Amino acid sequence: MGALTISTWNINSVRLRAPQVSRFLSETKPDVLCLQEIKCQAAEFPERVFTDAGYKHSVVRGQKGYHGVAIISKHPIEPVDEPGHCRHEEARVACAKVKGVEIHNYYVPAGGDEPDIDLNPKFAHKLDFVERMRAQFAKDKKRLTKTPTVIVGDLNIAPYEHDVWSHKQLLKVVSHTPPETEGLIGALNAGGLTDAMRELIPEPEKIYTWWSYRNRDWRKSNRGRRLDHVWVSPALREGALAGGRKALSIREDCRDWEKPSDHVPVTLKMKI
DNA sequence: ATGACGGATCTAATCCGA
Repeated sequence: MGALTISTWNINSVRLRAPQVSRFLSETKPDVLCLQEIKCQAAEFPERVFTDAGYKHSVVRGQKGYHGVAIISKHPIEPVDEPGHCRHEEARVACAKVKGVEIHNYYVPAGGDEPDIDLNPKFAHKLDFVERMRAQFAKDKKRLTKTPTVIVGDLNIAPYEHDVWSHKQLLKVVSHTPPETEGLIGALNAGGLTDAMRELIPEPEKIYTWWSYRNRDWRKSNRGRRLDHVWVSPALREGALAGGRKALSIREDCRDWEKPSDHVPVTLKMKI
């Protein structure tokens, strides 16, 4: 019986925050780190930062300026037969297989300001993306049941009441509107997946992974949202929950580091 | 919803985040 520790972090520019990533890796030592918003092309990805830290394997899906995801691993990455959705939008999904576990790293579109598909094409794109996730998970359900799979990343939706600082005040705010939250839960259920963070920390306890830069004192105002997720397939459920709550870490302290990302890293140690 | 930040890019002013 082995273990796999996986971290997910929206880093908001991997080049700018290389020192923070190095510090996190040396402190937490996950087997795998999934990054979102690397904000660079694959050719500009700071590979040395990771190889120097002992992470010699990577999958990078980048583009110029914004978005972009990467998977960094201590252990060799086996090729994955990527689900169709992974090929759909290059800088939003990266897939890898490490120690027999499939890892799908997502960066779901933010969706703009206005939660109206007729007025805001970004919101329409977001809902469409989530619907494609649902269709893909439904199609892959058998495979997800057999193959240990973890789906992580910045899903840019806080699905449950206690995933936001004020359910009532955020119902019309992009990230917590009913079409988004219902769509995301629909995708989770379509694959028979488990929301590991919520399983380990049930409602009504608040969970946040993101705090806006716009609040002068993020900790004092504490207007957070849970936008970052760790989902596991049926084949991995038992192992993902085996360590209990202490196997899950949400590093709020990283929000106070110098030049912080607005998201904090989430780490889960799983039995495999 | 509030408050008015922060990163990248055609290094200025605009797009993007959410």
